[in-house]
Amino acid sequence: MASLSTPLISLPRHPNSSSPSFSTDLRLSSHPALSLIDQCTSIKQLKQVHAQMLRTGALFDPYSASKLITASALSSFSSLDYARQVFDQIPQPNVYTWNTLIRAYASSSDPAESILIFLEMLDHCSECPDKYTYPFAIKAASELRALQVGRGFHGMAIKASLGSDIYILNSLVHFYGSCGDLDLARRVFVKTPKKDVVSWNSMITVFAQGNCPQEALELFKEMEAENVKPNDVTMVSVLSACAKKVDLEFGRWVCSHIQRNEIKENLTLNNAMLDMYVKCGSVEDAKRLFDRMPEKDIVSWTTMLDGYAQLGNYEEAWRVFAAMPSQDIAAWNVLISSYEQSGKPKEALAVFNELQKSKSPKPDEVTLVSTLAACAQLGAIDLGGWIHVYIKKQVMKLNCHLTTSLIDMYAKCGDLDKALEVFNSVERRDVFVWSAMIAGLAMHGQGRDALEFFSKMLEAKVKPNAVTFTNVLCACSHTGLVDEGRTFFYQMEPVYGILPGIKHYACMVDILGRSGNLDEAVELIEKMPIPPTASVWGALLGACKLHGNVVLAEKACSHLLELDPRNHGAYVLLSNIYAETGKWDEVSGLRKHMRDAGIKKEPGCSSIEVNGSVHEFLVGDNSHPLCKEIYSKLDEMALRLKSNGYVPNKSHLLQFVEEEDMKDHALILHSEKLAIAFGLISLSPSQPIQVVKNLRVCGDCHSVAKIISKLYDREILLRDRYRFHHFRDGHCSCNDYW
DNA sequence: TTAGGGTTAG
Repeated sequence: MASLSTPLISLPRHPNSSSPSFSTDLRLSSHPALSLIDQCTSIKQLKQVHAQMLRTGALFDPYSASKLITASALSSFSSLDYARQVFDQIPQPNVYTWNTLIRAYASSSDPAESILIFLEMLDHCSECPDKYTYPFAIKAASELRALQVGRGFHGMAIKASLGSDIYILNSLVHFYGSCGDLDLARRVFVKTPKKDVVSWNSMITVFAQGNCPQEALELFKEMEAENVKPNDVTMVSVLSACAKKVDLEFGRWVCSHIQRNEIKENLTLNNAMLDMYVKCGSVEDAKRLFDRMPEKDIVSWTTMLDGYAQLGNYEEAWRVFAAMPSQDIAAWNVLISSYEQSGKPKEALAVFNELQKSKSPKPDEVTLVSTLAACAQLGAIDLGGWIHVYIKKQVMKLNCHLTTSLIDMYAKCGDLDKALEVFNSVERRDVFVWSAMIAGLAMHGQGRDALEFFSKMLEAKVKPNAVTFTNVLCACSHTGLVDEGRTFFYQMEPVYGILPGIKHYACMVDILGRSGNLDEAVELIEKMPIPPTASVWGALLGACKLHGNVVLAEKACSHLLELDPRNHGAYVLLSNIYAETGKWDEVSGLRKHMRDAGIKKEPGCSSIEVNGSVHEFLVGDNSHPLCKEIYSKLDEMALRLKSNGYVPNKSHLLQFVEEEDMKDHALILHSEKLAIAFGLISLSPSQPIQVVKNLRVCGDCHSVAKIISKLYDREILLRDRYRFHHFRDGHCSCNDYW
């Protein structure tokens, strides 16, 4: 670094360019320094010019000082810390100088600093913020989604008679939109006197990104009607709206419109077109475009990869992955998240392992969110916990996404205390964090606590959304809180402004049906303003099974099968109701129908994680390497159960069994029992046995697990399709209400 | 010498 005592600056020539020689004596005047600033290609060169300017007193000249600030803050080799140091050496910065610093921080990773500098400017600058200052400051507020701060700037701009400056107004449209206040954004837009193309683009973008793609497209048509010529930026947002609306037809029209109107295609626009095709499900269109694109970047490749992965064409997806010039973390994330979201959590974890082995790139928060979701699906708490430690070791900030995923993972893996610990450890809790915690408590049968958290959430002024209410109603359903459930359900729209959706109706039918209020449940279904779906009839059918109501069950089942003719769960439930009530002709009739139609019961499958690896068991499974030991443990269990006076519940035995010859052993061979037996032989007595089952736990297995927990003095945690059962000392946390 | 709007993974 140049020191102030260096008498003459002499820099080496840049090897590959004709960069200027710095062997000029800068003491002669400030002008050569200024022209040299423009030619600097590194921070080192800039520092030398800076040193010289300090010596010549050039920083007293506001124009020269500004040039230096611009180069330090905004050039390709800029460093904000350095820019700030330079700034502090300028005796009297003018508005331009302040603006430059505010601008640089506004688009940096630390936009809050931009706002602090704005406030400093008010105190220390003799001039007021001008028409250039506000767009930068408003941009910083947008980045921070700081609604109140931005509103403050808006008010100040009006007071400074800058209220109709088009640059400021356009920034404000963008700002209100990014804070989620589409209404205010629109109001500013409407009041903008002479809208230019940027005004329209800003408003279209706000709609496209604010989940109002239809409004975005309508505004685009309005823009055309007003004879404002759209440009490439307009088309990017319009394409993004088409993608969100999944409107391939309009998307294709937009692409041809781009060509007809000779809007210059650039990389960003091509990528937006690619994205639209992929989101609208036409990977063929995407491929055709991709092949003719003159320039491709990592976004183009990742979008193609995503296109194949979303369609489940993993062969092609992996081919794209291998062909990409480099695999950045986004590419890995596409694979992990598409596996996770299409119900292939094991494949998701395998990709995560590959990523770990490859050493680079490093997982980012998106990777961890998807991987945690895969762990949650599998109940793989060892890996999930490892990721938690990894986050701490990397000193990654727990943002709300990660917090939500951790809470969800711990809750779904059975460790509610850990989930609560994560919840309590964070300062910021958005609606997703609260909702995940409420869901966690609900699935563990702690309905009253869940409702208490809901109250605390309201106290914390966090607005509940539709998901929150699904979880709250779920809590009521699992704990049998019928009156509370009814109250929340009927408060949703009038008090919280959330229209009950299909999931809320299904939950409510479940609450009412499960508690025996079958008539009220039917009445609710009949009064639904939206057509009931299979899940609503399924909830009613489940309630009928619980209360042995054959007539209503048949009605619910026929509605269900009308909507979803291949719903094996419906057949199994009805068949079991018939079996319990001794209607054997109906049972065999149903089974024949299933056989003829080729509908198979989803096989029960239980998994258990031991020492970080997941073991899976099907009914009567004998494929496990420790099969012999598992079966001798099962025999021992059966003996001990028998000597304790346990009699298997015959009605479960008579229920739906896929293979006839398995009937005799079916009960003792249920997958959850195999998994428990394996847990007993492979885990130490202090470790809880944690089993995840893909279907609802069978009644006999539920009773057996209770007794085993007492006989063997073991804690058993069983997660079924709907909730958790904690077995301890002969009792279950669900209090047999499930 | 300064300004506003755009594409990828949850």
